[in-house]
Amino acid sequence: MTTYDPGTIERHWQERWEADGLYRASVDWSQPKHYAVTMLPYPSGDIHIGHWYAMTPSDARARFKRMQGFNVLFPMGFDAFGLPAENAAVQRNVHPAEWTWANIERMRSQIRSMGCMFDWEREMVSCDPAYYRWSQWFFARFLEAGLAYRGEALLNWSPTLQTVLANEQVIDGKDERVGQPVIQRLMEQWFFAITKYADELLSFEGIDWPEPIRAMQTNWIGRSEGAEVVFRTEGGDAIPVFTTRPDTLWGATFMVLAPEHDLVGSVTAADRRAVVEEYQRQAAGRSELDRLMDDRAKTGVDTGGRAVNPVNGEHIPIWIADYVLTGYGTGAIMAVPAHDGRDFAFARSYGLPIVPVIHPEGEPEPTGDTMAEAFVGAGTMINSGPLDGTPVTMDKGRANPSVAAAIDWLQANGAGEEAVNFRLRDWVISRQRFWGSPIPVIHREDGGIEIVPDDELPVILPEDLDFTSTGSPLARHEGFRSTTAADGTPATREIDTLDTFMCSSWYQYRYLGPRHESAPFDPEEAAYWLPVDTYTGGGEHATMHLMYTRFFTKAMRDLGMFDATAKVMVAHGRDPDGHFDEPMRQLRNQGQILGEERPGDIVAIRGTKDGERWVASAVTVGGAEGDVIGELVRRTENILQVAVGGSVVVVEVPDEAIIEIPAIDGANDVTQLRHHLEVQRMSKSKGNVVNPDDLVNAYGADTVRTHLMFAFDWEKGGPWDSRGIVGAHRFLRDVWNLGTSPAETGSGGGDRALRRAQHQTIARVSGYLESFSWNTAVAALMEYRNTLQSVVGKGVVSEPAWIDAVTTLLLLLAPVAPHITEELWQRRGHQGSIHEAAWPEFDEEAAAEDVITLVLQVNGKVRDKIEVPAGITRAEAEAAALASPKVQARVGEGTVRSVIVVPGRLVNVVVE
RNA sequence: GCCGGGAUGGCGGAAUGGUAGACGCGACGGACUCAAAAUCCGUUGCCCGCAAGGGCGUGCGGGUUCGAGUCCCGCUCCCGGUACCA
Repeated sequence: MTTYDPGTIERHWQERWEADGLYRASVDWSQPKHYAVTMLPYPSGDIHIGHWYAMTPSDARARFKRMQGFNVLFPMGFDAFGLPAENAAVQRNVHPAEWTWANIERMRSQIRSMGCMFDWEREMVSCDPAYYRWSQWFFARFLEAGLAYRGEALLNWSPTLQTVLANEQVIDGKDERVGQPVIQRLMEQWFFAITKYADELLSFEGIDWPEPIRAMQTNWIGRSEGAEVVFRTEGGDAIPVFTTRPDTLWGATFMVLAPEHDLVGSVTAADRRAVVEEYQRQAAGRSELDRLMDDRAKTGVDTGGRAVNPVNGEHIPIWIADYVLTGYGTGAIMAVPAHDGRDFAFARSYGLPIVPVIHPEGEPEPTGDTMAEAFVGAGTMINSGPLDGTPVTMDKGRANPSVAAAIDWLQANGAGEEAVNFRLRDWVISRQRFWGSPIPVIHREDGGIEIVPDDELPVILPEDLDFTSTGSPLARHEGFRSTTAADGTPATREIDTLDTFMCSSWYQYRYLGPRHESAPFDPEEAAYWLPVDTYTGGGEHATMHLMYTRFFTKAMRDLGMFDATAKVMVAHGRDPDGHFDEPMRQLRNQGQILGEERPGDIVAIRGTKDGERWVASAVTVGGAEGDVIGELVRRTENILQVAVGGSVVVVEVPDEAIIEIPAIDGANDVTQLRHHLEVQRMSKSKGNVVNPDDLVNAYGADTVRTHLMFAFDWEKGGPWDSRGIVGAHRFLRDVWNLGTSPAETGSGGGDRALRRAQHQTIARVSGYLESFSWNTAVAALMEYRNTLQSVVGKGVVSEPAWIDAVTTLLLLLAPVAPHITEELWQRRGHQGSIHEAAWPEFDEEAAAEDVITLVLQVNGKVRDKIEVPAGITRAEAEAAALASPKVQARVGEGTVRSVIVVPGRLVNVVVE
């Protein structure tokens, strides 16, 4: 008998599969298809354990589907534009393309070591001109269709660096490079009109997506129903406002405009101008950090202007305040302090009037002076003229009778209209970056904009960029920037590039014809493969990638980009209806693998004893001298629990205590202390990264795959445990030994039981793989391993039964551990690859038990368990239960009131 | 605050309203070994008991049910998302 040597067999089979083209997928209308996609990685340089965790179970599912008889397409690619490549370019003066392609090369071979069935001939790389040509083409089509447009957006602008920064490049209101302040500035940008699809994106009909993702997208879109009401300034300018509570209009005692609102200048009284402009300046300079620090204390200034409330003609003051956002609704609100918490706080701070218009149920009528807080509950309308007496409920929109009545009144009196507002903003797709797809437009001298003609696509990124100075290298590159318009006049190219999320919004289509020349994808391929049947990846993409790709698909559908595909479908007798509304039918998200749990810091504490607890004056990590020395086992706020010997000492750490953590520079605080079992994300700086290559070298890819599928609840993830992996390795070694041991040639007396276990395992594993329940699938296979080990060498099973049982083990394990099963498959004399073999068929009769354990309960508590024939009747089961001495002992003097029989499971005797 | 998810042995985790803790890790005891590793056998939710056996037990408090980890009501805590959203 040979020993299991994963290194050799894995290398051998990966090369062999590659040479045989085992995983090439091609259209075959005679077979059912399964299109599985797992999110493409960013080529950061190294594959980490998270990639394995996401990709290898997805691979197992694709393999399972293939063995079930589906023609499976499972492609892979790279999301290759992005900031890290720019940073590398700036730091090392290498071209981002060079850096990126080198990383891709490296990561490809690492991904290959996983042994996945990726069809590499369909690989797409988003920074390849052959790919981004089509990203540009999509932009052009969207622009023509009015789905792309130019508008203004607030961006993080660094006056020092003269550049726009991404949110992650801004730390504490300052840029990460030189630490100078960053301000919010309105700038011209390219947008995609995703809000046109807001309503359609709220519907998840016909797709199987996880509830958390649906909820996040729904929240993100943020649909709210109400009315748009037009207030007028005393000068006659219209100030439309959106409100979800038009029923409280009679209680509007002032208005608030966003500081950036267009009308601020014209409504401001002469004597208020200086104060107002000062406030506007301050608001523009406020960073994210300031806003958070302020903890929603409301500030604002009176413009001195007044507006007319359209429902009662009252003249009310107009203020500006930064709690009103320019980007939401109309950038102006009517303030109803009696029934809105923010307006209430603002009114109280600045002494503005408060007029209640809802009389709370079962309470005395409130007055503006007596209210302690805004009232937002149910009641009856008051002080509201024609609407007085209308009931107010907690319902939203027209479902609330008071809101419905108010909308009707507004429409009848021409003061406003029913309206729906969304939180979702249009998608800003331009980036002030150079490592992204160029946007295919040119700016004419006369200010006009031209789309680059299709036959000139792609607009290629230049090779000879200078990354060393500040600002955009594309802007400085004359050869790129200067061009001519269609009429020959001088023009400049757009120097912004496309958001990388745009490139990843349509990549699942490029796999369907990666070298197709006349369209972004091949309709012949798309007709067969679309839509994606299963999509797997991280849930962190809920509101970005996963929403953008839905939008993209819907837009493509509406622009007729699937028309040719639909024709091919019809020609093959497939109804295209509903196939282009959503990109992915089924979505599943894996969780995240976190760093391994580690011991807490060893701390030395100086301090004084105050009763049972200590009060620290100094805490030193790794210190050797102090009043209390031990391992930090828990920290809650500033209370430490320190294990000293066998007991736990409680230590309070006041603010003035000195904390010293040698590993962390600068002044330390109590929250930086690391306590026992604390789990953190993996990162190089924390030193808790698990390197999959090391694991593959030590145990083999099959073991890593099996362990990752076994040791976690896949959708939840959790901390890595370096000890547990040996369980998966022992399991595969046992499989190896079973697969290479001589066949049993026993009596056959154990055949029936073995065959039963075999078919029960087939049913379980099939169900678990279908439902992404990897851990229970592997557990079922381990149980089956235990069963096989319990009969091997005992001489109780016949040769055919044994061979059949081992064959089934290999087939069921093949999706999880593809190499070892392939090797054993060949060694055992099978023809062809195990990965092309048919999934074992389940035989219900073979799986049936003939003896079952009947659980006997008395008043719902288990009192006995007896073995009975599986075919036992209800009456027999009842009789057997009542005959049990243990049941009889419990029944005792009592009266049996009823007996509940659950066939095949239990009998519950109910005693008085 | 709002939305979503969760809480089960020392740990990861199993359980269509019907035997709670499958499977694995770890730990403990034993075998093999000069020894260690590896391997094999056994034990392993907690409490009482020499044992037979008994009691308790799925974050907390109620409820529905013959029967609740699972369903309902009310909480607590943890994780994720989001947040002056009018």
